[in-house]
Amino acid sequence: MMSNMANQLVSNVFKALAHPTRLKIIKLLIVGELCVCDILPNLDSEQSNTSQHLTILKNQGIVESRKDGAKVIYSVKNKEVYDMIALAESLILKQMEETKSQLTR
Amino acid sequence: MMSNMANQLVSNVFKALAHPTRLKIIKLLIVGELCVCDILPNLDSEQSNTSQHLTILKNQGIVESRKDGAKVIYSVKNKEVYDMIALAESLILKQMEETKSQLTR
DNA sequence: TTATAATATTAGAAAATGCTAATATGGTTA
DNA sequence: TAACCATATTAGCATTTTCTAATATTATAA
Repeated sequence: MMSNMANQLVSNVFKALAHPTRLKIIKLLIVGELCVCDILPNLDSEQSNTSQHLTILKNQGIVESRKDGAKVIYSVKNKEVYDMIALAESLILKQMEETKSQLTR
Repeated sequence: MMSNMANQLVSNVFKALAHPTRLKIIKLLIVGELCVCDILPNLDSEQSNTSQHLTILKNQGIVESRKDGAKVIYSVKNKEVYDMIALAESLILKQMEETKSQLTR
């Protein structure tokens, strides 16, 4: 069985995914690579705040970046995150179905 | 594409999973049902704190509970969480492999 | 070189989360 | 009923996270 320290690591990954803005960034990156300048206009976050969110995602190995002149280009490093998000969404859908059927009963 | 409000819901699910104690609880529940009295001795959390963690998991539809006399029996409601955790663990393993190969280079 | 563009970093305030200790509730047993 | 289990709830403090505003850094263009 995985140790306590492993649970700490796993919880850090979930923590990185546990923010609407960071989820939005990940979803934007489904197209492939994007520079920060292309991510920014799609969010309602300050530039500095967005940069902080990108750092958090990068620290958890969810995204990676490379430089292209003055620009920095981000991409999703571990595609598993999309599966994780899909599972979370399906879990939510299930709950909604359940709530719905309780309402109409 | 999923809306902003959906990202809020998804982030709530990730937030519920983003705690070592809650992950441990979920892993204990892999055997099926457990009463709080059987969960407690496996954690190093206060009773009241454990109860709070269980409430958080329940609010996100991750676990459910039923009463059996004075006892309350919890179980994992949505098995998807185990897949989510497995994905997170595999993501961490990948990173460790990568770090390792960088060290030995 | 100076100005400008793109991004990152920092400090500190505000908000959210987590924990403990005390108390409440609900069911059981003597 | 009274005492006792098992669990939940509450209040308040401690810690962590988030955000903003200001500043720093680095690369390019004028």
